[in-house]
Amino acid sequence: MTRGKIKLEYIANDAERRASFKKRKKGIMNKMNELCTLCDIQGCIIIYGAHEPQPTVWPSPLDAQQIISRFRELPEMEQTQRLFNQESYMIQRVQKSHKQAEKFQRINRLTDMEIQMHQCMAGLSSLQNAPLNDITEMGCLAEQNMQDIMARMEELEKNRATTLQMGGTSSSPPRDDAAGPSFRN
Amino acid sequence: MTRGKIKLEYIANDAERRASFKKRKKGIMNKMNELCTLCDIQGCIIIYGAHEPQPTVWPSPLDAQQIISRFRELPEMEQTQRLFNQESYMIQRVQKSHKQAEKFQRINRLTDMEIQMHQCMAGLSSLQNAPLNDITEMGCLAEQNMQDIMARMEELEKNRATTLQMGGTSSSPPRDDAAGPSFRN
DNA sequence: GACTCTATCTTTAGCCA
DNA sequence: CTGGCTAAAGATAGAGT
Repeated sequence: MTRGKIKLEYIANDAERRASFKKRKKGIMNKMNELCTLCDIQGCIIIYGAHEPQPTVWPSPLDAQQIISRFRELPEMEQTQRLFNQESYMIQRVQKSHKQAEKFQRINRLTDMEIQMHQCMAGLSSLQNAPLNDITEMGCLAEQNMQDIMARMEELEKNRATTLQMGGTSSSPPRDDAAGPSFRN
Repeated sequence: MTRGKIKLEYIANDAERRASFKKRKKGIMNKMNELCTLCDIQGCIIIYGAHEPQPTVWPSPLDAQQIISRFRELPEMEQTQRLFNQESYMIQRVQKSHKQAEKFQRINRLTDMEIQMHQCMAGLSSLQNAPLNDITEMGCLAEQNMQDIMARMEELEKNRATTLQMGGTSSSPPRDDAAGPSFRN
């Protein structure tokens, strides 16, 4: 009958909804494939069907992971802003963690380390997604940050050792930059 | 002219490609919106435009994060498999990199570091997405890996210093496990 | 470039085997 | 359910502004 048009609202009928879902999911995946082929861009789709145990993922779970990593570690221009936000979030988390932390000093070190990792990954995010040929250039750009981060790593490691020995005197004065090395714009 | 149909291949013309990208991105987002409305399912899209600093995300970066978390918390078997694949990919990349690497030793160190970061992040991924209350448990689970990774970090750092001084004798014998600590299943 | 305007192609609701 | 069909609705390539 009225073939083609439907109202944009939840399809109550179960069979009908399933059928529509299947067709449209296929349609979207196809569109995404076209988009990525035509424009050579990165993108991914994750769709959880109502009764499907596993999500449908495009282009593949593995590739999606990569793209998601990039998403989580945040792109360039606004990276400073967003990094800052993410740092704030992480710092908040650490502080919160420290509140209940007398019991969990080892956990706190893990969380600190987590921040270092985040910063490092953010600095490397461009590297990750770059073709190998571009690594040369980007590596040079990143190396400065790398050294900063390695320095911080050493410091953290020292603190770790010191704390474990419970004899910490003053081997490594804390930097005023509490968030660790930041990526300046 | 032939309005409407095109070949499914990369659009060389820049302006044309940009225009197409914009239209199609909008189209996909709309489709996804319809799908989720009609069938009441969860899904997300992340699209990185070639020249756009920020990805376009549906339904929103925040919601996407949640869906991604769910994606990352897939059943153990799958996750292990996936993790393993990602490691393989990274290892391949490093080997490739080393082939053309006499010139780029410093770059290679960066790439090695990249793997450490990846593995560390992978090991911590559950931590990242877990509510604070869960950190205790997961921290304990992760700590074993953490120590492995820290050891590798130290080793890498030693190598770095040694190489920079150009006086490397044999301070740290390389491990036969070239990929560093792996996450066993 | 970005927007608008169609002709044309693609998707898909509804139906049926 | 799975797959095919067809016509209406929707998406969009190309051209004009």
